[in-house]
Amino acid sequence: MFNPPNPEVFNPMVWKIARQVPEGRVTTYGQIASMIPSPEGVDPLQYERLGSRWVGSAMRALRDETIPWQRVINSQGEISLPKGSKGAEEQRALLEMEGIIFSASGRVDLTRFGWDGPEPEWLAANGLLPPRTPGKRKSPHDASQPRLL
DNA sequence: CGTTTGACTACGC
DNA sequence: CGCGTAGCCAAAC
Repeated sequence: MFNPPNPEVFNPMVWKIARQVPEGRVTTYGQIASMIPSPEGVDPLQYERLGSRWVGSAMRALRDETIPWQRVINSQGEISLPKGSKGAEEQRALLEMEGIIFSASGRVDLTRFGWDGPEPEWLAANGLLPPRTPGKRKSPHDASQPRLL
C-alpha cells in the first residue's frame, strides 16, 4: 500500500484531524495531508505527491467508529470508496443525513460544503500546519438549494 | 516471482 | 464533466 514510513505516528494524526471535521462539512485526503508536516526523512516534494495517498491508507486502516470518517472524500468532491460498494453507499447516506447535497454526477460542491480546517490555535497546539483550502466558499445553507429536514 | 490492487491528485484535452 | 496519464509503493495473490 501507499504507506508513510511511520504509520504508527502518521495515522493517528490523520484520525485526530478527521475528528475535527464538523457535521455538514467535508474535507479531502489532500487537505488533511496538507496540515501534517512531511514526516522526518521524507522529501517535502515527495510528500506533496504521496501525502493524500497516505491519508487514504490511514482512513482505510481506521477502526474507531467514533470518528466521522464519512466526511473525508477526494479532491473532486467524490466518495473514494469503490462505486456501488456497501461502504460507498453508507458514506453517501451518512453525508446526506447531515444535509450534504450530491450533484447528479455524485459529487459534493467543495466550495459550498468544504471545510476550512481547525482553528489556528488548535493546529498550533498540535504541531500542525494551516491547510491548503479550496478557493472561495459559498454558504452551505444557500437558499437556492434548501436542505430537506 | 510477476501482477494486481488499493478511501489520491494534478494536469491535459 | 468525463477520461486518460504519470507518479508512488508494499502487500496479497
